[in-house]
Amino acid sequence: MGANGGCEGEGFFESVYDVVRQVPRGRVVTYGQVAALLGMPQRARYVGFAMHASPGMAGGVPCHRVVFADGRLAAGFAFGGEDEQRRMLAEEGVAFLPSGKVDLARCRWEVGA
DNA sequence: CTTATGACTATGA
DNA sequence: TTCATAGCCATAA
Repeated sequence: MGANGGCEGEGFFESVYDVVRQVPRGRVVTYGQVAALLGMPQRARYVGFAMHASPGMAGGVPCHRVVFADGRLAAGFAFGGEDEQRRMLAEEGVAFLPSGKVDLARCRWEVGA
């Protein structure tokens, strides 16, 4: 990067992966929360973009633990649909609501927890 | 400068 | 409840 100097862009993605990587099993985080931890509460969209570009579990980034602010999952962009995603989370011990959403009230992970 | 787009979020009908 | 719209900010054309 020397001559380039613009390697900070990668830092953003790396930071996102680093945060998601810290999410323990049976816990989830929202896009906005990850963005807030990075100091950019308004850039939740970029967090999602980072997930899209993330290596996934192969890179140690459990993107399936990243959900919407209402506990919903990304449909059509994740591993095979919300249904498959929901099953994976349930396997990890994540609690779900009757509506099919993640129980953020119980499974929301945060720094220091 | 204006538009368009985006794994988002909040609000209103 | 779901759907639609607006707001958010960065980047590109």
